[in-house]
Amino acid sequence: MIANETVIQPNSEQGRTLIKDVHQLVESYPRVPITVDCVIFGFDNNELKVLLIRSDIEMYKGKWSLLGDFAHDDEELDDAAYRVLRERTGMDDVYLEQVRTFSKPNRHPGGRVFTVAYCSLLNTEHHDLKILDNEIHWHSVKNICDMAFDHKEILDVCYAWLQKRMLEHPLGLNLLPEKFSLRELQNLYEAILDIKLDRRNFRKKFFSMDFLIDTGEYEDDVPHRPGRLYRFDYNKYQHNKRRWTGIEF
Amino acid sequence: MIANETVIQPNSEQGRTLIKDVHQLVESYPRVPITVDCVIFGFDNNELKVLLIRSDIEMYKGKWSLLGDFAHDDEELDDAAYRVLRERTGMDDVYLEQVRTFSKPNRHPGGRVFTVAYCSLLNTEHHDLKILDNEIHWHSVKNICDMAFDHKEILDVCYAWLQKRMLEHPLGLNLLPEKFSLRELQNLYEAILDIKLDRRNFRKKFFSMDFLIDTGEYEDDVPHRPGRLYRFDYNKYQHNKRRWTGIEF
DNA sequence: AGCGTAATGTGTTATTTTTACACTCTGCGA
DNA sequence: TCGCAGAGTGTAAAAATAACACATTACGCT
Repeated sequence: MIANETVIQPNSEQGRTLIKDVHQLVESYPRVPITVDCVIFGFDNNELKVLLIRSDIEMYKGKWSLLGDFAHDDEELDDAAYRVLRERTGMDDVYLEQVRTFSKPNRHPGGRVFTVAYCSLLNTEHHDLKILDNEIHWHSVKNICDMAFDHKEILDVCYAWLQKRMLEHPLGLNLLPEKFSLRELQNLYEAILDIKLDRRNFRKKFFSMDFLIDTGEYEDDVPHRPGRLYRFDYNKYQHNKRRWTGIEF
Repeated sequence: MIANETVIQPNSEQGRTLIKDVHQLVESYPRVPITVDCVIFGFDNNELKVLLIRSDIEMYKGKWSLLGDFAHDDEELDDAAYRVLRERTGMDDVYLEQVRTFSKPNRHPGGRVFTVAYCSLLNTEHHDLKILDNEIHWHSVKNICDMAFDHKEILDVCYAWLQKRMLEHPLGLNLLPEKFSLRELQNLYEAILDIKLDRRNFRKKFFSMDFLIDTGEYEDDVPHRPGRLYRFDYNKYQHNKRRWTGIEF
């Protein structure tokens, strides 16, 4: 850190100046309001959804907004993101990961505000939205425009992040109920990655990864032959480290 | 955003309250000092290096520190990172990418400071370190301990990030001189990923990716048969998009 | 000049992984 | 009981990866 002149103390022993008063040092730094914005993905009706509210900012009237809040005093960013999630959805044992910090000077009309984007994946069946303020709802990820602030950009970055992450980590299982059919799983991958996959090869792939537990149960309420229901085996999942598989780009 | 009570204005038209004064809203947010810390990797002597200085904080006397600075007023984080890079190395046309924001409440002894970590990769041959303040030097990435603040954790995260990113993107070329031999390239990959690779397969792989230009020139100053020198073809590189290659974890 | 050394450069085969592809089975609902 | 819609299954071809050995070239030393 480059020190403010006022806090440099000479230190003859070292032949250079050392900063003694770290509090004074930090006092000399400019401060910035920090928010977290949560991109909360869900999967419903074979579509990837994201949880949005109506902006409560007059100048963004009618536009959609991510769920966010400023970081409280002495609050760690992860905690702030979990708090937003809890306050809005009632859940706190969900997948959550920091994606990126956005800092464009004019991204917030009220002045300079940095925001840290978090991605969260949760199962829309596991809970109802308790609080329905600001028209909170699951919005189809396709065809979203006209968002408040730079939230469209944040959403795009998080969606791209999700697509990439899905290929290296079975994140998607967080979006499904505890028991799921292979068809549901494939639908999920197809929807998020926006591709078509061969059904047989998809099954082979997942079975070979060997972390699906056959529950012995079957789907219900489907107007055709029910599929088997599987469960994710968190234990076995750990054993699947990969070697250098070559560079991919 | 959850609004502070004082800035909520009733809006009967909508049946809910809208925030009119966004500046007042932002004023109500707590503010946090923000720094950037640059993890500047280089490659020299077949070893991955990182640019470090001695901490100028008295309580961290003797410990190593990443290159960082607070974000100036109205400065975007990317710009701050480039500035740090420029001030310390004289270069600004280098690879730089944001990695993650660190926000643990006690990560800075002087109070709450968030830091945004950036990774940078540059060729140690391309420039000398102009300013040699604070014992700035290239430090071998292995065997670093006793760093100031949480800089060891930041370094570890950035190193892991680099290893992962290397597999999906030819980042490594930023660490090499403009013209390089395949042996140098392989040494780079072996050093960063900490693995041994088959020389023939490595060549085959890179040639098949088809973005190495044979300069026709040869190594110099090697005590054995000189290897050919190649150059990276930025144009051809764009054409190598990949399809769904399956999930890897 | 010649020889040892050390790293360059190259091709083939076996193995594994990925892709492509079609028919039977089962349960539901009409 | 018949039609429908999706479940369930295997094989063969193609592609990618892994393993592996020997001739070549320049340097440096004697």
